[in-house]
Amino acid sequence: MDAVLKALADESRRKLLDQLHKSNGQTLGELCGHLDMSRQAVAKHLGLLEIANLVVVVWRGREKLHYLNPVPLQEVYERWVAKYERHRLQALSDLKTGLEQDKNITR
Amino acid sequence: MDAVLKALADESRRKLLDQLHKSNGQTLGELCGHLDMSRQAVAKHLGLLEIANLVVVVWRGREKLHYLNPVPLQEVYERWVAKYERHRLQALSDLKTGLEQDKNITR
DNA sequence: TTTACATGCAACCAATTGGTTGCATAATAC
DNA sequence: GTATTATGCAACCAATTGGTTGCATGTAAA
Repeated sequence: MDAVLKALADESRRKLLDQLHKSNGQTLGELCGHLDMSRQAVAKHLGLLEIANLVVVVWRGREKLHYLNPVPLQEVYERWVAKYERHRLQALSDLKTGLEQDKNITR
Repeated sequence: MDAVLKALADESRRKLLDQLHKSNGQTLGELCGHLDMSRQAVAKHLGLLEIANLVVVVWRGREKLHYLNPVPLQEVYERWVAKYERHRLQALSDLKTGLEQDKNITR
């Protein structure tokens, strides 16, 4: 989970995910074409995405094909969106109460 | 969006969010109690959460109350989960096809 | 009206991160 | 078989990050 959120924290890695979203199964070379940095830099980013299990690779001869794996995103959703969404209205209510208390005191 | 994902990338900041989820509207001093670091370090983390708009603050006298704002999480969901979820089965299918192609070639 | 409390600001430091370059290896094309 | 292509590995570097400490400021309590 930590690896997934850290992987998503970088703009270049998010671009790579979007690139694979547009066209799944691209090689390292193809993915390099979309980013303005060296092949090795792109490979490092892809390495982090692999560690986070957001990207799965398949070797075809000397080519490394990269595929999206959206499952970890689903886990992020459950842990960091759904859980908080359930209490969404409550949170806004808490804030409102806080504001009102503030008003009473500073009056 | 970038600020939100970067804010979520750090374990300490995620702990702070969970802490506020348990008990909304805590002061800086209270939040410090849960993390093993200096008050200033916690304040910095909260500053990033504020910039990401995940936390909203209300001043009550000399105390700074911190409230959760789950809205940015919802935006993360729409941009980075729902969008990918829609093509989830397709992505798995792409991967399977890739594996089969690989098999045919290496055979 | 002192004293204590809650917080902010800023300088500094070590570790991590995002990038580079150079060289090595394995698969395909000629 | 030789050249070319696709990738990996490792050392290195600058910028960012996560943390510290010291001091300043404003609010509340004695």
